[in-house]
Amino acid sequence: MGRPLKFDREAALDAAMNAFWRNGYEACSVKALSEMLGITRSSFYNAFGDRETLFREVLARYLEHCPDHALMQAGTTGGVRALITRTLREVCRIRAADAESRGCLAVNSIAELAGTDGDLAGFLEQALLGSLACLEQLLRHAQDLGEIPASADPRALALSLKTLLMGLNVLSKVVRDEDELWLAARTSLEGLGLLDD
Amino acid sequence: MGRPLKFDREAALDAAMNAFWRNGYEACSVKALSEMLGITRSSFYNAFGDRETLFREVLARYLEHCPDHALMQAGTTGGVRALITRTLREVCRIRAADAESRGCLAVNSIAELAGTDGDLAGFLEQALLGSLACLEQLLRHAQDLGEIPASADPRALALSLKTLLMGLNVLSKVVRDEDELWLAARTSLEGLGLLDD
DNA sequence: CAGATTTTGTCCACATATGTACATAACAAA
DNA sequence: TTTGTTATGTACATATGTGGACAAAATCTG
Repeated sequence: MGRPLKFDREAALDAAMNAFWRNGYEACSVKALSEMLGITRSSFYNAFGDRETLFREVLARYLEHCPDHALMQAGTTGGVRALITRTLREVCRIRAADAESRGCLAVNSIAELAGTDGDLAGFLEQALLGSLACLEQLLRHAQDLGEIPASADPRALALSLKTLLMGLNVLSKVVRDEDELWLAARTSLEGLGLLDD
Repeated sequence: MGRPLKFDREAALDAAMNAFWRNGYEACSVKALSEMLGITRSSFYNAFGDRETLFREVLARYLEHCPDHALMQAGTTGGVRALITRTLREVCRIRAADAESRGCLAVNSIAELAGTDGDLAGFLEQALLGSLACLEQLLRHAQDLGEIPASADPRALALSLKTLLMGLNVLSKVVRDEDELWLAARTSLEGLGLLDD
């Protein structure tokens, strides 16, 4: 009940996501976002609370569609190394295919905001630590399956893999060739014993 | 000749560097920087041209003191792998010791600005590509010295090492423990065959 | 001291930015 | 149609932000 929204909320979230992704969090003012969405600031505050709340919603949305999201899900059909290899391959493909060189919204946001005193900083940091724990769990599972040696350190591998993922996403903003991105990823994965060839 | 500057230009550059480092480029307005430096905007424009010009100056200054700067210099005493290992070790130490979790100014700036249409984007991208070429050269040198196998691909290793460095700098904004950072770095380096133990 | 040079402070004009207040508009249900 | 509910547009108050204009101040040189 009540007066219906004049605009499509889902489409607005996507538009806001693209804006944050392209320009970063601080560079997107409420005024700019509102104009981009074709609504007044009044409607913006009404619909989304404030900029930070919107950003959290947008980020949660992004993480669902992020290419490395597959690594964070519990169920794994097929081997873990195959999953990792496939996912990294996909990251390279998607980042190189992005004509706007936006990289990864989550990584960009951490680089921009982590270490700040705002609330968003803690939120982003927790997200990273969470994904790190997921990776460690995944690698422990791979160890149980005998895919990686029992002597390996899952924590060390998780840290290395996360570092690789983040580095690759930053690199992709400048190195625009998919083959070169994959060369970086493949070489690193192989060194870690996580490549499935 | 002419009226002398009221403030210490070197100290001002350092202060500006810290501001950009902590808060990012866009978050530092000329007004904020001027107040931080204790001068009027008028003096700011007079002394530094504009914000972008100042930032370039600050970035050049930063790159000189950056922990991984050692990898970009031509002359190498001792082995290349030893240099790489020592440098990465130092990156972990310095990033963990930074109470403000600022990470690396150059990496932060690339994450924030690369892909943008501004002039700074191209500047930062060229800096990254330049350091990539330096690394490739260094690794080629290591190959000549027989430190790494002749079968290795210097380009692939350079891409991987740069990815590692950037990923590590991002990671360090959230993972604050030096031992964990080094665990990530050491594991990756070892996999690449670049660790000197 | 007079003239040249450079910095500095102040003022202006205008745009952006945030968040709130409130009347009005649009819809659903009784 | 009346009532309840939510969205919208306008206005307000206040702060921040950019960049230029210009006179006054501080120094060096002749």
